[in-house]
This record gives sequence, C-alpha cells and structure tokens, in this order.
Amino acid sequence: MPPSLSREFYQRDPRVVAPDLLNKVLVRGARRARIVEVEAYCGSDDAGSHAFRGPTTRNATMFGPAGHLYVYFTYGMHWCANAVMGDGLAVLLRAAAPIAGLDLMYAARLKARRERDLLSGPAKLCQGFDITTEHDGADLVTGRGGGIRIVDDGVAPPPDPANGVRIGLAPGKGEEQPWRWWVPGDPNVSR
DNA sequence: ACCGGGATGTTCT
DNA sequence: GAACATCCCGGTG
Repeated sequence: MPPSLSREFYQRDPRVVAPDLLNKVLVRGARRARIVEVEAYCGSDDAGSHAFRGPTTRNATMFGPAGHLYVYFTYGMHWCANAVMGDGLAVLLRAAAPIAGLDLMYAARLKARRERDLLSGPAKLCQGFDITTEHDGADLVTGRGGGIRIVDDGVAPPPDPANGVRIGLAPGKGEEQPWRWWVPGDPNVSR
C-alpha cells in the first residue's frame, strides 16, 4: 500500500493543499479513486465556509487537528467530505476517478449507470465510498475511524491544474473567489 | 442537449 | 422559518 499523506501535508493553507491533493488517491478497503476536483474553504476569512462564524457542534472537526475528515449532511439527504487543515480550514473533496473496487461503488450508487456517474460530485463521492456522518473526524493519516485514507501512489499533481470559482455558493458567500481546482479534461469532474 | 423543480431534514437565525 | 458546499427525474427542443 502506498504511504498515507503525512500530517504535515495537511498543515498548510487550503489554497495550497487543494491543488496538491489532485491526483492523490482516496482509499477505503478495496475502493480506490484518484481525486480530480477540490475546493478550498478558508475558515473565518471565508463567508462560504461552515467555519466562518466560529466553532459549532456541526463544524467542530474543522477546528481539530489537521489530517482528519470533516463530513457534513446537507440538502436533507446528502453527505459531503473535506480534508481538514485545522483552525477551521478545509478542502472539499468534490470528485474522483474510480481506480479499483468499482463493484462496491456501483452497489453503493444504485442510480449510477456509467463509471463517470460513480464519484463525479461531492455527495456522489461520499455515497460511492459509503462515507456518512459517522465518519466525521476519521483520521486520514492513520485510517482510524473508518479505514479512510488519502495516499500518494507516485502520480504528481497536474502541472497546470484548471482553476475557477466554487460551485453552489450564494451571492455574498465568497462566490467570486477562484478556489476550485480540477484535473483538466477528466470526465469525472462534476458538471 | 438543456432546463426547472422536487426530495428531504439538519443547522442556525 | 429560511437556507443549504446536491442529485435525480421528467419536461422540452
């Protein structure tokens, strides 16, 4: 198994970590997928972040140690997952390209008909990996709390990642900030 | 292909 | 009571 990203990897500005997470591999048991789309959320400086107004019950994990997973429930039926940098800072994992364990992903995503439907959005990614609120706080470095890790299999981030505004933010919530990055041309990037 | 709306319930005002 | 870091389905062109 390739090595997990170190605790120190996560202890940086989310706008630096985010593009660096592209092409890293999310692993859970037999399931593996290459991260192809991410967004940075910048804590108390960022009106679009759940951490903007300080710690609450929901966002407590974002204020804990770096390298853990912050999972939140939204729109009454979906979960989304972030890698935490600490101090309310985080990177949303928006989409990934399936590598292995696709049978398990299809079983978890009954509506998906094609490979590019499995993990091509933040809630799809969680559904495909069976990540729910019980994995909030899981340790991505040691795997403690659900066996979910992010590892480096030797594929470098793209030298020229695509970059643009974040998805789904209302006006006044930092919607103009270009804090989304993706792997150019990858079919698993969300629409 | 594109577009509009419904589902569904937690969180915070 | 409104907003919500979304997804899916069914309409139309």
